[in-house]
Amino acid sequence: MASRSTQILEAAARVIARRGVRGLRVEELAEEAGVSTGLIYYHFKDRTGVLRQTLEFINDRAERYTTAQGPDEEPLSPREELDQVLLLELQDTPEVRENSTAWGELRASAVFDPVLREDLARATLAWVQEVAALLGQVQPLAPAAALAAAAERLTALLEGLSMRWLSGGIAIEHARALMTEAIEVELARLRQR
Amino acid sequence: MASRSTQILEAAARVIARRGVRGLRVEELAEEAGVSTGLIYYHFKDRTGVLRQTLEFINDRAERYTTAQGPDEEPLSPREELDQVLLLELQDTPEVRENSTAWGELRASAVFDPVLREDLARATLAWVQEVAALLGQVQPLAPAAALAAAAERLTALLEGLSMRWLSGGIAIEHARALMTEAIEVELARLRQR
DNA sequence: GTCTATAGTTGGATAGAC
DNA sequence: GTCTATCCAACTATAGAC
Repeated sequence: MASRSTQILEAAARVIARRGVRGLRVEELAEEAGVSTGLIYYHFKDRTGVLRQTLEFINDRAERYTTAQGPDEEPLSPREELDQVLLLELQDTPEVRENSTAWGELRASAVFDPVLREDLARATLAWVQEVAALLGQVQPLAPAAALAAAAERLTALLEGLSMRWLSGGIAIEHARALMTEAIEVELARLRQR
Repeated sequence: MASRSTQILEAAARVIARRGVRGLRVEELAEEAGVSTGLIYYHFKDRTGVLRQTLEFINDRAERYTTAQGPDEEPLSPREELDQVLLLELQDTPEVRENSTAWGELRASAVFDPVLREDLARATLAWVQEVAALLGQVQPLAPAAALAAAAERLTALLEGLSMRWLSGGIAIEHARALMTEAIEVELARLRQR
């Protein structure tokens, strides 16, 4: 089932989480994947090719765990779903850590790499709109512009908190607490107007 | 006045803004500073040493332009000062761009480089405390814990917005508007309790 | 203090056997 | 498809002259 390519990409995600995009060495990747360096160049054009495909791989995976919903579970309320979407990225599990790290690396790299900007902007926009829609379900009377602004702040805050967590500045529980309160603060604001 | 070390650090800030921490090559730095690579190793222990001192340099410089106050200007109100501190980092001037870019890079690098973490954590803490103190001056009745949490959110949000701006996701004016509103939202929250 | 020249390493990439 | 062996470029860092 898990093809060789997939196996290498999974390993790449782990190595990136450990060393960063720039710290990914083909040799270390080979070892992590349990294959030779030669095989990596057989399956991918070059190191950059591995990187690009890994970021794609990671993005697909994030979509899966954010949206995941067991078949016979209660459907979530909009408020619960909102918490889900914003708090699921702040969990200390290997998969989330890998994804968040890679996302942060992608964001940071995009500052210097125009090629990455486009993909990133598109993904960010979709994410902001998703959060804005959820906010709108919780506070249906709030104007669209206010919802959009709140969504942008909440997602940007999440990125900021995520980086602080990953760079060892704050504990994960603390990051979660700050995020939870931010949601409340923004919702209170939307309610008020 | 500007010593050789300072000259190199200024060049380092420019190179980092252009190529990122990951892209900083000692040789390119030497060229940018108009000196030889050998001289860099004379003034700094190694590449990481340059990076660390650049972080410090950037931090000092940010403090200067954040705190800058002409000799015969009206002293700022706490609220104005708060806006200053949080909005000055969102300006499209070469100096601020350099600082913000370098800060983002250092934050991203710290995820993988334990050496940078300590410095970064210290600088972040000082910054958060400064903002918390200003918030306390605006809302003297708010409990210390609430002030600290608000300060952490505002500074983390600033980092998030700054990255989006630098990576081309949003326009600078929009980032500023979002930040301004965030300050209001947090102050409203502190007032309420 | 500063430069030039170069040593020493790391790591991406390829060739060729199996 | 996969591995082993190896080449070669890119970089960091040092030695030694001035």
